[in-house]
Amino acid sequence: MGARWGINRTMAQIHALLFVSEKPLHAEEICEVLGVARSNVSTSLRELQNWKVVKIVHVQGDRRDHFETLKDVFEMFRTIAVERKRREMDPAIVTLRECIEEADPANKEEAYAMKRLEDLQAFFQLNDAWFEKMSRMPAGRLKKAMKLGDKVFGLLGLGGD
Amino acid sequence: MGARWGINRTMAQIHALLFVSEKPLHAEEICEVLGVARSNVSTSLRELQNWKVVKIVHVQGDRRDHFETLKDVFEMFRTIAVERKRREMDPAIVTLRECIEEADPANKEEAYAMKRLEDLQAFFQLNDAWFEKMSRMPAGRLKKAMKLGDKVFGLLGLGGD
DNA sequence: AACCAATTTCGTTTATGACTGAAAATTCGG
DNA sequence: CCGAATTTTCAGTCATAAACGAAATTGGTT
Repeated sequence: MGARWGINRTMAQIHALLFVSEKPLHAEEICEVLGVARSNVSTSLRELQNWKVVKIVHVQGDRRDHFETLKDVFEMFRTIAVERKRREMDPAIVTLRECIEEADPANKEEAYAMKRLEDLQAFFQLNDAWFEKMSRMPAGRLKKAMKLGDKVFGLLGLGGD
Repeated sequence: MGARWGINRTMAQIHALLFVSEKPLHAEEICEVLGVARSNVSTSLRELQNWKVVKIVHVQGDRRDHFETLKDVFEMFRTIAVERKRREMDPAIVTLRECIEEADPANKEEAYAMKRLEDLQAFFQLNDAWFEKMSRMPAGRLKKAMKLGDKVFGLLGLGGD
């Protein structure tokens, strides 16, 4: 799955390995298991730490850094979602605003394009608000809300179409 | 933004161009505006049609195919979400099931890994159910629900954490 | 301070996938 | 059924990003 997203193979493999591993692993172990270069592991681990899904752990009586992932699936996806939003949505929103500001409303074609971009912007802003609330919700509550699925939809359905 | 996702530059450019264009365009026009090869435009247009975000339109007295996008932003994102789920999530779910079936519960390490995979599977299934409901909801109602944002969250918040 | 294990950096190689342009196929008017 | 216009296919080229491995760096130990 990782490969389909912006994430490269090694990163995805390391993340998966740590996810299913009971104890934290050090870089050398990861190399052996996955058969990739030591340096590649090093780079990927750092990147996974930037994504905040991998943490360093120190093991008593071992100088080497050991690594582990978030084990809670909800937390994991939430973390990834927050990070993706920050990297992908936020810059897009800025660019979108710039485009709208640049457009000349006197020019007929541009006026139309501007309208489309404003629609897009409105959608993004709505989403932004939702996302903000969702990501602040404690994982436990979110989990419950999802499990209640049908009831929530019942409520949402009330307003007619 | 497109580039960050699994979508290549040309496809993203064409889609964006059609999105801000008031009238449907034919392939030749797209070539000129974007400065890419005719064949590239052809391929990308077909791919966009596979994604169901671009449609062929016939213009009176012109043999050439003309193209336009979904103009409603909600519909557009919904369509993309459905398609992404089909291409990315569904196969992942199948693979996940296979992995779980293959695991040997007698082996201690594998038993642990299996537990992690089952967690993941449970999460996917929950998501699946939500997504199913969300994507069936008419766009108008979805839009309203999103605009009601705070009230919906009020309701969701009731259950304690 | 000098050594050694562990880690990171960086220039190069390799792999992947986007893009091109010529040739083939299709479509439709006459 | 021919021929012009249009679209698609495909083999080759090019661009980008991943992966490697040697060399440099770091950090802790004696």
